[in-house]
Amino acid sequence: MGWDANDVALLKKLWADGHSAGQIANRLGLSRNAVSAKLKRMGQKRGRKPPTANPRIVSVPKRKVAPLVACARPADKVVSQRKPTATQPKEFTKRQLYAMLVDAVRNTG
DNA sequence: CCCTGATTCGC
DNA sequence: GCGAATCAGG
Repeated sequence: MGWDANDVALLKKLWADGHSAGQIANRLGLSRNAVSAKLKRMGQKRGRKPPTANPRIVSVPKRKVAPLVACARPADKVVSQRKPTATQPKEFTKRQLYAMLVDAVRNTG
């Protein structure tokens, strides 16, 4: 899972657009946790609540671990999720990026 | 009960 | 740095 420039751009776009982390996460195919964590990492946030300095003593009592082995998962085909059109230059201008962004937002149905 | 974002923790 | 788990509020 690598956050490409367009992923981050779309994330920021939708976020700035007023979309919820869950909506963006759903669109990107991630969990809202990933989106929230990413946003936090970026330094962008909608300050929902101040750092109440939670003691957070949770020491993961039982996080349950998977036996990993004996559970082989066949690799499914991974079609192009994003970047359906490779006819574009290797670099996007702000205009092009914004265009694809707004297009994605408009087709958010 | 559903949702939201924020933070911490393991990898 | 990434994602899941978890907490905290509405």
